[in-house]
Amino acid sequence: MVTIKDIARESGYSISTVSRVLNNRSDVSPDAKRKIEEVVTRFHFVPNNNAKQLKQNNSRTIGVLVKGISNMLFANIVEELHRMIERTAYTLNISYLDEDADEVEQAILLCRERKPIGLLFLGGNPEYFKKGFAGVGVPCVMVSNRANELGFSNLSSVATDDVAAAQCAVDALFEAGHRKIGILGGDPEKSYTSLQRFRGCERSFAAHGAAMDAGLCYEKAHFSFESAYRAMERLLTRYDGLTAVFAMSDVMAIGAIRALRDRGLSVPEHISVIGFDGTSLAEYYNPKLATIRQSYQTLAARSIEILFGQIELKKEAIHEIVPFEFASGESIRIIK
Amino acid sequence: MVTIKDIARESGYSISTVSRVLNNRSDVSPDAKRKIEEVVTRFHFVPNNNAKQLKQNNSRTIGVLVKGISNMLFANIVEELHRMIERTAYTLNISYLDEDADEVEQAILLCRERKPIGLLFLGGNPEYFKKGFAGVGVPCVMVSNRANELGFSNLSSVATDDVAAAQCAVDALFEAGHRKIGILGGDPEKSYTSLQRFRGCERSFAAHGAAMDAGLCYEKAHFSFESAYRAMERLLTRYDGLTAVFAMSDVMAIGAIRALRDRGLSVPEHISVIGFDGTSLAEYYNPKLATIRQSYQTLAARSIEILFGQIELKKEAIHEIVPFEFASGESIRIIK
DNA sequence: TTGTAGGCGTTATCAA
DNA sequence: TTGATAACGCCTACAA
Repeated sequence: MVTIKDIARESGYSISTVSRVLNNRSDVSPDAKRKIEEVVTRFHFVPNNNAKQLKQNNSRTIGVLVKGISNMLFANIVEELHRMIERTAYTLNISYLDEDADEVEQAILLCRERKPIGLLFLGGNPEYFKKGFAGVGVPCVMVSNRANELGFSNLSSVATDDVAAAQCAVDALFEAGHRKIGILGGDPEKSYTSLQRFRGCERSFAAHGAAMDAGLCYEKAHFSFESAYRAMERLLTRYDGLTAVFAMSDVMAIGAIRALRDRGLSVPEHISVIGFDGTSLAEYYNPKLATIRQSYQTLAARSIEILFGQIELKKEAIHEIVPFEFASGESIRIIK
Repeated sequence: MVTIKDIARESGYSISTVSRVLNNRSDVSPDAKRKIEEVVTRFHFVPNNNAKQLKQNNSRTIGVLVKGISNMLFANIVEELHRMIERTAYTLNISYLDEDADEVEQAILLCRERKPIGLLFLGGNPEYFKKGFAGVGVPCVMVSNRANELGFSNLSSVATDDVAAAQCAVDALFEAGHRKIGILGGDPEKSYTSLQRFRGCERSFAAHGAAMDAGLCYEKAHFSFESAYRAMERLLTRYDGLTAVFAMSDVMAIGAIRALRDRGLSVPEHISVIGFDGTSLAEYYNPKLATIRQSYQTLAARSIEILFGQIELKKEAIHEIVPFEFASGESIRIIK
């Protein structure tokens, strides 16, 4: 392995001068710079990151904690983050967590082990934050969840207004004439996102003078095809006369639609379905899925910008709401 | 920041003894072990990875180079790798590359910067390997491509027989009575996988006494919804009387189906479609997509096993073929 | 069973 | 503008 020492020896300069060239500092003669650079390329020398980071005690790494491995929106955001970060000096360190895992505990571990300069939470449970976030020292951004009420000075957030967005989704069903509406979502006690969307549903029901009996209409599932498939089956057995379903993610909606079709029910002829997230999947699905479109590009871009703002410009934590959009699709039938 | 020194001071033992406990070595008295562990947990001490890796000059990191960010099969494999690795002492370092990027060049960079103990290539172009792989010193596994002909002693492979699998896919179309068959795939000059599947198509055509005019029936696309959508449009304009399409990935197939539907053509009534990969997407799509199922679990599991075999057991490079399966779906119509 | 000391590859301080 | 040299936190002979 070729080290800075070899470059020093080969170029006739000292280690320090080589180090200066490598970090392009100004106090080096053009001559030295040229010569050293020549040797560096000739030897294909690349600095040892471990040594560098050990010395500087910072890592140019941004930790990303992703809750829920089948979450397409998160997958899209991660892709986008990759794209944005790849031509910079930073690296992403991505950890995938179970939907119900304690992301704050993981974050603390990650910080000690990898010394990231900042953290991005894709999904997160405020309960865990209240309990343990004080132990996280670096700037963080919670993506797709609001964190303003938590009041941590190093925790920003970029989120969709889940209450309003879910309400908008269910409104669309009511407005199409549906009254017997089922809901597929995460466990509101464990997933804050699900809780918020649940509240949005309640508001929509109330606004349309309907009673929302969660025991009847709400079915818990994980954010995956399979889990939603099974949840839809349970809902179907239980809820007589059901005409429409709101699924709290596109992946869930698609799992549900397959369950319906397997029972001989088609969408939207027999049952209308609306999803959530607005991933490209929704657009390419058959029928084109009605959904709430969150802009993953905006979510990704803003979260990085805010994080860098906190890290480099020492800005304060901010809490941003990213607008959502209703995408009509073809999966809702207007009845009556 | 709490270091091993603090633990030593606090516990009354020396740094080495603490280090021994941390690496649970046997030559420590139970007493020391107990005491030191108590201090470790009390101080929430976690070793500094940079220092550790600098010293050991190995990183317990497995580098993963993923070619093509929209490739669902790769996404599934990556998920699976995560799942398998998370409870071990190893970490994954994943880099996403463009479909046409030089993965070997990236691999060399990655090795110098991160010192992975091994590398997994998800997709790869043999040309790049011939050119530069000699510069990669660590054990590697090429996943989903054969690498036996390359003859590198540190390069294994786990792959589907792409020629046979593609042939099987096109055979299914011929056997359903189709003769005017279009093909959507990557650029055979840049993507080895695409080239192999292209050859499989040729064989199928030949076996059914049909001439395969690539200029007419083959349309290039990237492995994404959008790109396949546009490719399908081009194919449709050019190929009169087309009745079936083989797409070299499920994502492509779905992009194509949307393009067909947007032109008022339905699947399989007007045009039959078969995909490739057998991701869960295919199963949940409407219509359920006929496809070639590659077992991403097997691919992931075997690639890790083989890699560890090479790393820890110093085994030789091996080249494995993982069986594929035809999944019939609902997207092929039998004509005549 | 435990401790001492040297070194991993780099950066940074200080002196030349 | 350059060069010695001391850290960074950890592991590991080797010695006790």
